[in-house]
Amino acid sequence: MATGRTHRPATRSRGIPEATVARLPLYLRALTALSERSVPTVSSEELATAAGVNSAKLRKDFSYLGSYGTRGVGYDVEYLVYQISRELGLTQDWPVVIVGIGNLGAALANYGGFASRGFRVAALIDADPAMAGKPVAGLPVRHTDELESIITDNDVSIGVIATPAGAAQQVCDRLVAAGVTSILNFAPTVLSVPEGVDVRKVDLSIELQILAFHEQRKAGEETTSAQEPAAAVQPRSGAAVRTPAAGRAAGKGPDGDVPAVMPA
Amino acid sequence: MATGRTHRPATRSRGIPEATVARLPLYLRALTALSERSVPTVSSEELATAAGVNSAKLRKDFSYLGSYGTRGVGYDVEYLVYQISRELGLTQDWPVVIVGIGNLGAALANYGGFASRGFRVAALIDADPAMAGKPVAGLPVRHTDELESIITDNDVSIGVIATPAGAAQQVCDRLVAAGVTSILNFAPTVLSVPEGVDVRKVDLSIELQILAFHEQRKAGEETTSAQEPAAAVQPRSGAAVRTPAAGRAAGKGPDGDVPAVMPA
DNA sequence: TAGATTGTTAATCGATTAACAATC
DNA sequence: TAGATTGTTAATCGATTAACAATC
Repeated sequence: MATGRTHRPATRSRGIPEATVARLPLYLRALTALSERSVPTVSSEELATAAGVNSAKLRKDFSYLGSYGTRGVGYDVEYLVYQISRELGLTQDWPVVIVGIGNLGAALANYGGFASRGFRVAALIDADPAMAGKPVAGLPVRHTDELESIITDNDVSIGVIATPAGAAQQVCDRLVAAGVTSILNFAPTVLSVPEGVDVRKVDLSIELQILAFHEQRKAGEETTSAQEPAAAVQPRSGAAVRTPAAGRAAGKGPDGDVPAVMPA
Repeated sequence: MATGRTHRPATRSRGIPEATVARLPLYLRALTALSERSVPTVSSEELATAAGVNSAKLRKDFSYLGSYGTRGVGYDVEYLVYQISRELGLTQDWPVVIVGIGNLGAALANYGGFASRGFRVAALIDADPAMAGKPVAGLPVRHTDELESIITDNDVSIGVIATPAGAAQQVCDRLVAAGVTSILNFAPTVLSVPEGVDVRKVDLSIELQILAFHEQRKAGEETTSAQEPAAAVQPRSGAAVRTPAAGRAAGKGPDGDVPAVMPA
């Protein structure tokens, strides 16, 4: 029972660091914009600024791909677009399925950024029989019953899960059993997948919580950190210390946003 | 002209590492699930499994918060829920605005995970006059003209941008000018913000591209990496090397998904 | 007490960055 | 050639992990 990992330990084969892989799409996007403006070459400094990183990092990243620049000149935009696309595997077509066609699933289906990068939405799948046949983003929604045949018939290896949290693991299991080996998970749950299956997760709530942390620090600085936790006080006791705030934060409300935890 | 950074250099004040901060919401979610099942205590091993990390990392993370566990026993679930909530700033209310009420914006507005964690959707804002007044997730959509007054009146410090890429920077500028200091950006653009403003970004396409990279490697391994880039060959030349694939990958299509790049 | 589990140490690993020699 | 800019080195920094003493 392998626990869902967000990314692989490290990319051993020919060894491009994971951090570098995660930035390649940023470079690609900036380069694509330059390409559309017919800019022929770009320096590491310019491209780094456009991508929001510093130039040393960019050059180091590119050094893992090969020597694609020209000293004294910079990088050929079109050539680099191709090299990065190839490295990312975007020069081939990736059929994907989206499971769970609620608000988010529909948003994903309509998202234009997929098609232009080699991702083709092979099917939209939902468990609600009332949804079946309804067109979303120009595609008829298919029922979950067809999941396995859709995967097989279209050689789908990438699945997107946009279901409620409660259904995510089950959907994941079916996707994996049918042959999917990469999963992008929008459900707020930790997915368990077998070895060899990659899971990446996007969690809207987590991102906001991280922002809230920093926001709180900012507010604290203004007032010279008056309500600092006071780490020295050590408010330990033993039994359950429950406060009104804890009750709220525990989210007893109708959330439906809780992973199916299974402690050993 | 500060380039948009995804996260701060490091959290100096009282020094909780950024990597730890990013995991606190995972722990909180797992703990909330345990709390709902009325589990009184949990060991680092159990909680780590539920959160999808290893126990050494979890204990190290918690050590930055203080000594909240009991040796030989584990952690009190309710107490830890409260401590982490407080550390993340979730024991207070954070009014947020969502700008751009398309598919994605509507999905975010309907997302249940916000309210239960101290985030309150203060307003939904869209530039389309036809949307104004329409109810989405129980709230009437407000027009962009009202953006500044909404921010001020509701003391909003966190903004969510779900507009098309082309509008994102402008919306960002207005949010910041009106007093927002944390931004969650769903538009596929690098945002420029002044010092002191935090930007986190969620990019659906980037996540898929990272998956494609690993997926390609998997496929390559099966066939003993027959189509490996051949780093030794160095296919350098100088002028624009354009291939059919590069043209496609450059995304000349009707994408609308390109950041407004501004090279120095 | 004996068993269990935390909190911390220290070693290791990976990522970032500045600086500069190589070279177009 | 002189100027510009890459590709790489080496130092630094931050994150992860295993191991275990402290202690409930």
